[in-house]
Amino acid sequence: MQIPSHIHSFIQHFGEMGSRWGFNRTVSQICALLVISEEPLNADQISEHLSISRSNVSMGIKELQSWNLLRMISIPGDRKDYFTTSDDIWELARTLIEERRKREVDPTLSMLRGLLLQRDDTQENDYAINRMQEMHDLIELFVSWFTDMQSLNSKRLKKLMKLGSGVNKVLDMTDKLAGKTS
Amino acid sequence: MQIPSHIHSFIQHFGEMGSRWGFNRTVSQICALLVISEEPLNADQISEHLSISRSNVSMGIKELQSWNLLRMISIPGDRKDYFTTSDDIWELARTLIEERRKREVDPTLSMLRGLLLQRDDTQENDYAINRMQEMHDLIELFVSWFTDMQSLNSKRLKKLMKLGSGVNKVLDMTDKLAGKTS
DNA sequence: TTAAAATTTCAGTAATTTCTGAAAATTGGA
DNA sequence: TCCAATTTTCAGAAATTACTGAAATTTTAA
Repeated sequence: MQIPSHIHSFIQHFGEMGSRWGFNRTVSQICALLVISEEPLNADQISEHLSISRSNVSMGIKELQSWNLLRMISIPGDRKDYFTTSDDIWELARTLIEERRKREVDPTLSMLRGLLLQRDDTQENDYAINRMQEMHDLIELFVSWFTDMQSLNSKRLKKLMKLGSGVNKVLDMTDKLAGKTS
Repeated sequence: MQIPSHIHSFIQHFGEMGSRWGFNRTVSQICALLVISEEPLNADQISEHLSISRSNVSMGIKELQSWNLLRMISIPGDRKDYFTTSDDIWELARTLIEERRKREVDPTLSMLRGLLLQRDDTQENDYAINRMQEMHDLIELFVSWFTDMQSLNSKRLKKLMKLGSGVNKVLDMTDKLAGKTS
């Protein structure tokens, strides 16, 4: 199977960036390959395309499944499992952000909540405790906002993002209408 | 120097999470320590607090500086350098997001742009190329939106995030006012 | 129920990343 | 300028993470 050079570069880049995104090289490459493949691929095909062992593909698929990034497909008359990703890039992005939140943010929020609950009276004006409270509140705000945004459909979200800081003007407007409800 | 248990847990947690945030353990711990220390610390103090070698502290500081996360402070009559982070958690979060964008997103945007520019006529209806174009457009939208948000001050941003998907209603309103300018 | 096909697991190895101590380089006061 | 204090660099060691092949397990068609 011939791999066009642009596809090769694309997969190569994912391999190099993978570690910055919380994946290892082969997991990122498997993901990249499935994203730009029109047809679903089976494990042997992935193994061959990327020149990695069959068992490594197996582990990579398991990892990507734990990120909810794969669709498994059965082809009638073929016992092999075929894999692909969502063909909606926005859906992929949402999933990625949501899973990264679970892994990178939620544990820290819990930790902070726990430490803040344990606090005793002698710590009321403790600088460190105040810092933790600020951090907790900021992260909680981020998380609830992201969750809220997840509820919008792709079209709406796209519109909102295109508006960008133009939203600022809208806030001014609502302020005036409401008569500074702050 | 006695370290209260809540501070110890906090630093410990950062150490464990560090690798998910693109840092190594000690870099994350140095950052955590400086965030919850009221007074700036010098390299020897950091080394002692975290039980890591002086040279490791040096490398960690260099790394954090490359992330624009540190302030260096001179204390008159003391030749040592003292370090601290911004005391504004929002500023820290902005910096972190901006630097992660530079490292995790910008290179991919460039790569995609490059591949798409090279495309020739035979690839017009290439599935992979279309996928790359979609991905490019999505990332570009994200990046320009983030950049736009960075221009808002913390207070405004906080307000906007609290509004959350309530913004949706505002969009409906502006739609009506503008007479569907889509 | 059987057995071939397909997948997963896992122990050992390979590769990568992180950390240290020693040495080199830099800094700043006298 | 000198020199002691401080910081940085870097080669090698330690620790961690990723990968492979062989064996075990699971699946499914007959």
